[in-house]
Amino acid sequence: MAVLAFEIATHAALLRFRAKDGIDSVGIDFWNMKASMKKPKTSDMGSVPDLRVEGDGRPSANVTLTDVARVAGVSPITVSRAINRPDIVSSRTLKQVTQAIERIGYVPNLLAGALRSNRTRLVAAIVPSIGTSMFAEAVEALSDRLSEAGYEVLLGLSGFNQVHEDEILSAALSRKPDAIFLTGIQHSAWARKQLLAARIPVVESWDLTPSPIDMVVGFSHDGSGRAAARHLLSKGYRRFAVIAATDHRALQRRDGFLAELEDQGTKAAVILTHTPGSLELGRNAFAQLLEDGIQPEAVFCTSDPLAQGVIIEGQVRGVSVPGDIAVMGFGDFSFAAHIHPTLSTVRFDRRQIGRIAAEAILAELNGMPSVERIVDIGFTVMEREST
Amino acid sequence: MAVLAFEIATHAALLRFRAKDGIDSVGIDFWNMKASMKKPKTSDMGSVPDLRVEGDGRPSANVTLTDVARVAGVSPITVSRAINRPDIVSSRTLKQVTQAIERIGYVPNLLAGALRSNRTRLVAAIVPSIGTSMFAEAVEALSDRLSEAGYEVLLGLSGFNQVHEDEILSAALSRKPDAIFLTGIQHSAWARKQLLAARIPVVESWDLTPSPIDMVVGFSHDGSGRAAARHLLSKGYRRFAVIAATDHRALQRRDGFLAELEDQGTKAAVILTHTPGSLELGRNAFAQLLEDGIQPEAVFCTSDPLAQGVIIEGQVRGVSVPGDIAVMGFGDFSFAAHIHPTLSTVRFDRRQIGRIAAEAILAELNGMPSVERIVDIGFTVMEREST
DNA sequence: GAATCCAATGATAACGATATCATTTTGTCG
DNA sequence: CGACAAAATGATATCGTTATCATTGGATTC
Repeated sequence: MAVLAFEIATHAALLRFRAKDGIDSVGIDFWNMKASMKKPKTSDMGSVPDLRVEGDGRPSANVTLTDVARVAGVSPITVSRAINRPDIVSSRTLKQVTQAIERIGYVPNLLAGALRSNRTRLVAAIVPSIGTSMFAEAVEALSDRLSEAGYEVLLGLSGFNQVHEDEILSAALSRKPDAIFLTGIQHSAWARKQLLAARIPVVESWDLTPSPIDMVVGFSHDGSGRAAARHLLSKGYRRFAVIAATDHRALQRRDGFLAELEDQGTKAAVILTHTPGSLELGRNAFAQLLEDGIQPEAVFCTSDPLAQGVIIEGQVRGVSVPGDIAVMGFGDFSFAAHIHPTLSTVRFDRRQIGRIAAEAILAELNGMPSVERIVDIGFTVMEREST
Repeated sequence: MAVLAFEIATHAALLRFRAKDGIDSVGIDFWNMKASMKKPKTSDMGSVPDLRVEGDGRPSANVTLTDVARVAGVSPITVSRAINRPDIVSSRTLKQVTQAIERIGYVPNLLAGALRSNRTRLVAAIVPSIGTSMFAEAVEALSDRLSEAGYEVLLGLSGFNQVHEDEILSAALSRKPDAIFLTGIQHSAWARKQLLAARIPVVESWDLTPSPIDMVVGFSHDGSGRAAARHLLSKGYRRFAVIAATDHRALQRRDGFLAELEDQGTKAAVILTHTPGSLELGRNAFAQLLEDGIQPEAVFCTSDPLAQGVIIEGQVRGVSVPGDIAVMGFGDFSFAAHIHPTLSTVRFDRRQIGRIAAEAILAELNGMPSVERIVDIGFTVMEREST
């Protein structure tokens, strides 16, 4: 915990500086500040020396840490310390530096510091998309936790496309992130090689594997498909259909579902649609199912929006849920518990994936790697009205 | 366009290198490549000097551009050119460099380049949240376009909280992004000052203002609220209610709606709920409305999820839409056209906000700033079954 | 064949911070 | 009060690139 406290010092300190403005200026050697600068004629406080005032004509050079040092009358390294480790600087010096920063409007250049220290405080998050809450919530949780600790998230969107993932990864690695968050466990050989060569914490997510590149946080899609099947079987349904998106994980859920049925000597009609699953696609798929003359007692959809589509298409066609047909979704999206009928689904905690990934990354970066390289966040079947 | 082509050279070039592997090997020294990998007996060109082979025990130092230069037998600056401006390097040199990069597994350090060149190829995007598709889609469109041009997105989540926005902004600016994408037009005085001082393109979004910090891409929330009111009035409804989230923009839509009604001599009951609006909150709000004995003919919700909640709560309570009550949403979320009844709403193109912002940023960074500092993307009333 | 130009390459310094080691100041204790 | 440890500060070198200016060599021109 002590370590974490230090982590946030950089930004926190600067923000504090801002807050303090005007307050608590306890008579510090203002004369001193400019004395070193040029000719200290009038010895009143604070005639800003050679300050490139914003708004002047010329393209004002950047205000650097060295400028702050000059104004504060200390060495650059002391300014660096005042910003990053305020606890090891005398309070008098800290005050001078603080005021100097405020006065000349210094904004630290993390680029330079990162180059020298080899720590960027940047974590790359590569996900297929954030257009649906599926991955977005995990990224949000990741970002929230990391930003508390003074890290930022570099966002990479791969669009469910492995070639693109490699490109995004390449771009991300060039920025030397301190860690990487990835979606899925299927990565190109090239990607794996690059990730290993980068020698940084890597968290794969959403899925499980006995051999992660580094760490993995996820759950079993095969298992959740099976659990869905068991739930429906236990409710007495015997004729099944599956509406599945075509991404890797949705197909795994479908396969798990089918495998469990097969273990019980049953089968299911399968309709494939696109990724990401949506209400519209669910409606279309269900319509097709009905028009194909398939009359299942229960439909398992690889995501909640698809299931919602089935329910709505049913409403429109006079097929009642669960009266005529049971519907089960996956994901426990925020609407699932509140639509009508409420949707039975398989719940897993998207935000937890991001949170745990963040914690694992932070732990690793603080030199206290967690023992768990493989974290199974599990899932729960949520029985609701639709089944 | 030519300029843009250059922009993507960095990553594109590297990826091409990889793609070429094995294929289209135009009589290049393959033997050479692996010969030198281990025992460099033969003194043919490029016997790799002091190469830290990945996988050795010691914490291998980074492979730098200088290492590539040594292996390729050229100067570092030539390697830099081969990567960034392959067109101005001889094809022979390019090939050598390409192979050297491939051979020693060089990953460029954008940090160092950015520090020197003062161009990070980073764009910070600061939005309240990506948990709902509202902002996520805009960010996605922004990221997609920017990544085509060789830029990456630094994600900042402010959580609908201005203090937090300042912190996030501070952190983002320290990374010296080449441009910034912001949500909304309300920013603290400190934020405005910092943004101006940064002297980079700034795009505010989702809203309009005659005096943007730099550029603004959005539409009128007051106007869309008014348009919703006009639509409902034109359909003959006369008793209204509004269910509104409490963020700034939702309240503006509410106010626009009420103002238009007032112009027509009408009023509306208002129920406030939370931000972001959700199906659940919509249900609750509508339930409260009914329990309060309010019996409007039409309800305007400041977002589609709220409206969907109203429809569902209606279903459950036997209040039919639009038979007993008309419902209008806002945003034209992807489900709006596909629920039952289909949802009348005010449509605006979230992705277009991101796209236009990206184009504006790229234009500005390429020294060809667009004349338009204020882009109104407009909105459209979508009349569907629910009204 | 000399003059000229352009394409290709190189040498050097610099971007702005921090790691490392060195030094000065302050505080403590007998 | 002097000795010594601890706290505070400083000097210097360096991270890995690219900006800038300089140089080379071959092609083009008349």
